[in-house]
Amino acid sequence: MAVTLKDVAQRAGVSRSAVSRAFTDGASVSEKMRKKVEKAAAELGYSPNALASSLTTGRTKLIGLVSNNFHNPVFLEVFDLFTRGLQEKGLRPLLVNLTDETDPENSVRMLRQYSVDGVVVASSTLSPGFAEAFREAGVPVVHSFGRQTSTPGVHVVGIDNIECGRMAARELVARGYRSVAFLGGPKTATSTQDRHEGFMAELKKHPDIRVGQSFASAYSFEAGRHEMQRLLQGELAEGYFCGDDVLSIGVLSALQDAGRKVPQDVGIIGLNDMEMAGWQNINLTTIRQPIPEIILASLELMEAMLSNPDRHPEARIFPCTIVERGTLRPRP
Amino acid sequence: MAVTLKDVAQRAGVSRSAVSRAFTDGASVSEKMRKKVEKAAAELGYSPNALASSLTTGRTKLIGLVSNNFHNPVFLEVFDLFTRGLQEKGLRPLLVNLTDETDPENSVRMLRQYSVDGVVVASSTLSPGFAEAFREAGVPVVHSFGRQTSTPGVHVVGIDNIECGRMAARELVARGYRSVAFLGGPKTATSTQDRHEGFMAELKKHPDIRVGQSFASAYSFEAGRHEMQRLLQGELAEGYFCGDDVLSIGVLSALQDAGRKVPQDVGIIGLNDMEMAGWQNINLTTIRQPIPEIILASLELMEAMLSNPDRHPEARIFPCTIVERGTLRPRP
DNA sequence: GTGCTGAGTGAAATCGGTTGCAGCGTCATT
DNA sequence: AATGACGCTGCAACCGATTTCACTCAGCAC
Repeated sequence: MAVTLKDVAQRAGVSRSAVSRAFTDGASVSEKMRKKVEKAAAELGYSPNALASSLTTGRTKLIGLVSNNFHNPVFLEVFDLFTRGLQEKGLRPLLVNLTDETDPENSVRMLRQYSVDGVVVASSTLSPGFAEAFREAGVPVVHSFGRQTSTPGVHVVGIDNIECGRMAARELVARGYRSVAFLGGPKTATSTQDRHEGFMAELKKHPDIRVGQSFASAYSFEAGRHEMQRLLQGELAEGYFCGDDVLSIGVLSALQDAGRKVPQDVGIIGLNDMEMAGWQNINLTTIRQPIPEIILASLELMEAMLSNPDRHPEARIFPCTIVERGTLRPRP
Repeated sequence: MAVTLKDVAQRAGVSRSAVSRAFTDGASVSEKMRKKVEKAAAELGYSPNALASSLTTGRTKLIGLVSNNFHNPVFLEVFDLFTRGLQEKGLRPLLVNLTDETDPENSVRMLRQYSVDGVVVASSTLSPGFAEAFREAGVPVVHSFGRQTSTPGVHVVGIDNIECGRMAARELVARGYRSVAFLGGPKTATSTQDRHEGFMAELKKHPDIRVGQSFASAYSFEAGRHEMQRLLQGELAEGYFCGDDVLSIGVLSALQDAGRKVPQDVGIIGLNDMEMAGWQNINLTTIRQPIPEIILASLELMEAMLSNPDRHPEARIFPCTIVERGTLRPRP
């Protein structure tokens, strides 16, 4: 069915090696030969089998793109940027949707079976151990949106979540909120843990301010909405730092339903600055996570590892900034 | 580096064929042999190279997942369902992000180079010709969210967009709107064309009702918002059927900014019923497109084609229903 | 004319598997 | 005891490419 190297060689009346060389640039072929081969190939509609060649070259140009965030709209932006970036570099994303049911072990094995050249783990909720499993399996890996450590086992690109927690706390304090709370994502997520830690640490400096905490079950609209509905049964804080933007939007929705005015009755600050945060009917004040930069850096590191797999792991941490919109009251 | 069939064979003291057979079920191997091989394999940490085996078997279990909708949040749901569904069937999604710059020809060739077993085209904005290019290349293909035709060249799964247009028109009329308009997505999208056609056809029955039309540049928040801002400079219709939900949300945002009340001043009905449409701060009345069913059917057809590539192409069209929320005034 | 260089080519081995075929031992049947 | 059937195994060819190596042949210097 499919036309192969051999067919082209026969048609052109040359050896198979010649055809192979004509299709790999940098190979030693005369211009005449190349033309001849290209002609035959065009006539037959030949294009080389990437998988067969990967057998000998050891490269597939396949990159595993692993994530478990298929309910947070910000990840559509993430996937868009990753896939486009990979494609531009001639790499192909093999997408893995890591659900609660799927065994992480399994996906490691699966991706090895397909001999991916590398793996990008795009998630702020996975344990560092997951990404490291790939490294142990000898697969270059970059953990995007991962937790920074001073001695990373794998490449990590992301933000300083602890500092973001502090930042949110400082902002709430500066705006005169006297009782504040952290409304985080799932407790198991490293991003939640770190944001929480930073938030609390900063507020230690202000013993006069009341501080609360609670956690939603996921980084999702529903989880945020549900958690705020629960909180509404008791006494609310004046200002909330929410785990991320989509959580914030869920929270806003619950507040709106309950007739609470934002920012008059309750202040909200999110994190991410996803596209939707700027939509005028949401208009969320938030901490901007520089997603395009993070992804660019991740791809850069990935490419670097492909040429030098023994590269020493590093952490690239990007600064975040506050984007002021309409869900926090103005500074006094 | 990697441990191969040969290594396992040596370690177990058997032939390479024996090892291969031990790993393919249905093969003729004794229980004793299988145990022996499995033991050796476990000791060495062997797992078979899927790509090498694909060379002889002709199957890669790779499925191209092609889309150009990376700015419409509903597609995160779509990707989630597709990837999970494929994974459950033991298939791997090779994701292709079709941007304006990428040459469609190119992605066809690329996916052939990786010998994908099949391709799912998930888009309502691509021309039918695109999906057909795969069929011509001998690759099983399903076009999800594609245009239905009575004699489809490829499998198509989706909705009857013409009927949806009629449905929206009927609904607006029934609610007493006297001047209505279609605010579509990009004109080049078949879904836009069909929804437009149905909408107009139905309104032909009501010559007393004023009807307008305009088109946004994309199915995205910004495009919807921008188009409504433009319309706001003239006289608005009373009721709009918007190309899809995300467009509707952009429209709502522009209306809100302009101080127009929905549904009092202007009525909006969308299409899709994406998760966000139900968020309380959006609360969009819309036509529900049964996305999970469409994806399930797409996967089912794909699987069917894998076992029988010559299967006659069919169109599976699902009915849509109106989901009433808060952006249309009540029936009189 | 000889020797050397270097570019271009093809034969053959190789990558990691699968599979048709032949050979083997075992067992039941006659 | 001979026969046949059957289950299991290994050999070797093959899938579609790449790459090493040896070889040829110009071109050039001497």
